Amino acid sequence: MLDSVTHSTFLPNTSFCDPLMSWTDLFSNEEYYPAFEHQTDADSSCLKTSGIKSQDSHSRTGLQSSHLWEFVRDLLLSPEENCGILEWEDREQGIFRVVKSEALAKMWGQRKKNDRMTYEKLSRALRYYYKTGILERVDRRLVYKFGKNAHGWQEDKL
DNA sequence: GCCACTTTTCCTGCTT
DNA sequence: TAAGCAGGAAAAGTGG
Repeated sequence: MLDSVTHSTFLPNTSFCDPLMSWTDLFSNEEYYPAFEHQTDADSSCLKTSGIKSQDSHSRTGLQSSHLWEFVRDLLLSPEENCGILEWEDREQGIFRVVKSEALAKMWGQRKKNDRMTYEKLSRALRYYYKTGILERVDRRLVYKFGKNAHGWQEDKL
């Protein structure tokens, strides 16, 4: 697995030179993301903003191949954009909580252009990370912890 | 085309 | 009862 953090993440000034439709266009297109109509105004604007900013922080590879845990990590590192969908429980230990599970799933579904994404499926994908050490199990509902193989979430290692 | 890897989908059973 | 979690199984998508 390539280290997408090293190569492409946290480069806020990175230009997005791609012939594909921009995220700004993408998220302002109601036909493209009809799921937004079910969001509250606050959540909807948050999701749109997060989508744009999230893309800004990734290279083009992020659009198609960014990993779920990196998406979650980036959301956690941008609290002003996740609108309370995720929040840190213990920043130093990498423990975080999913506050708005449906909104998180919807956001991930938008990233992957999959409007059938649910938190049930998203959480299944997150559980696979236990095997690889990217996430560690926390015996509390909606609470996860970054594992030894996760990187880029620690403040002093950004 | 094959392979490895990641993610999605569906499922059952259990816990909160 | 609903929501969430655990994990098996199979399949799809992607990149090398």
